[in-house]
Amino acid sequence: MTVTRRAQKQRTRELLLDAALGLMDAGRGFSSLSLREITREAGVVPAAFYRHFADLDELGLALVDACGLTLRRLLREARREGLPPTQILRSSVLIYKNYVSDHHRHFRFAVGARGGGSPSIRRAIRNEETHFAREMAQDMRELGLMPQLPMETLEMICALVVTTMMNAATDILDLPPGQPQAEQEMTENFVRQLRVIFLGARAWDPQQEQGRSRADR
Amino acid sequence: MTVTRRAQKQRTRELLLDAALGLMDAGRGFSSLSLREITREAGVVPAAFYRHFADLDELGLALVDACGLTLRRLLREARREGLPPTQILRSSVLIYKNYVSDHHRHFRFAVGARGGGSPSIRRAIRNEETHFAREMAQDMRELGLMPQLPMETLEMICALVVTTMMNAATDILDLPPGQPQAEQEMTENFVRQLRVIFLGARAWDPQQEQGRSRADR
DNA sequence: TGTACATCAGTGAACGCGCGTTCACTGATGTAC
DNA sequence: TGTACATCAGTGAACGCGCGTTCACTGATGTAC
Repeated sequence: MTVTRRAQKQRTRELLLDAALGLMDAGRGFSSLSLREITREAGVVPAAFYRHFADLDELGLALVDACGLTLRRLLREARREGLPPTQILRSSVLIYKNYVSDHHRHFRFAVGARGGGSPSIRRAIRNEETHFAREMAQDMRELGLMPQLPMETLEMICALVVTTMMNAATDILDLPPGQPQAEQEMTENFVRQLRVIFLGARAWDPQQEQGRSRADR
Repeated sequence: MTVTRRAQKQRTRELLLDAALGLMDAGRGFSSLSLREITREAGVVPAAFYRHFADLDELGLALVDACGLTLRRLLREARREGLPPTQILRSSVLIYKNYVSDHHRHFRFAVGARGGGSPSIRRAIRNEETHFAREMAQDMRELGLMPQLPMETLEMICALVVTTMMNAATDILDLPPGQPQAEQEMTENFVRQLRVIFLGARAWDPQQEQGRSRADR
């Protein structure tokens, strides 16, 4: 059986990744975790760590990969469901809220590492965000939304949407439980911010490239 | 002389704060700094730390205060200068870019702590951002910009602007030096994102509260 | 102004602890024949 | 299928190190008279 040993190794690897995510549940940042803590949480001896990663940074990059996958799955689900044309913003926001709660560990890590992590991890997360924004722009194009905008502009706008989403993710994760009013307020604010962005996108004049003087080109 | 001893204490306190900021110059997050490292960098014995702060968290909160001050000074300068009515976005962005570079340590800390820090520090930074957004809305009101919008909506929009600014700060800080093309691109993107937001703000209809069905209220 | 005492910012040594990394090892899984 | 050997994921002990915190101290600054 060629598969069993590999499978066991893969299982331990995932125990390590899960242990790291679990330790961050309490609100601690990835960069404050120690190798020994993680192996202890994973139920494995410290030296075993090195069978899987050269150092903590490498484990962090593996977590970034997992988060990227989670993000892409979000888009795929949205694509499959096909949102109602009315109330599209509000229902997207509700879906997103659930998705963030369901994958709170990935979002907690991503939001934290995006500002605080080591430079290489930070770069990797930002990379995932860029890909996500690009894919979102592609989807919108295919759905025939904002057809008047050139692809480049659409990507710029989606990047803005992604920033707003990641910011909202922090708000969602930090929501005190059992306070439906605060939750309602946060949701409403998020919906309105997205509405401002899409109103702006609709008003954008692709011919004029507003405010840019001729001398600029 | 009542002043001298106090002044000396204040000086050491600032040495500690500066040491912490300096150690983050290399891109490390605040939560990975150690007390001993900081006192070493400040040229003081570890035990001396306790004359100024109970623990690292307290020092972090002092840094948040300093960052809040830096943010408020930015608004004050913008207010004083009185931006040109044409190209107002572009020139604001250029001023902001310089300001972030000039205060890169404060912005590096703020951007990092906003996602990664301990919960209390994170909350404090977000608090500063909220105040900043509120003050910005107040300023816009006084300048007669977007007079059709209710104050609450203006604050929501300014919060979106602040998020976008903090995000851009990361980009500004991570810019590889000596690459004027990448810098130009980043600036252009930032200007366009703000333009989308303000186009959206202008298009916002305060009467209708768009997309909200009657049943929602 | 001069003197005697109080305050307290910063010192230096010590402590026990968890850290990252190394190493030779064990024993179950996998391979060759 | 059965046997003999190879692989290698995980073990357990050991190392030297920097950590946070404590403590009694020193000596310059500050205060009372």
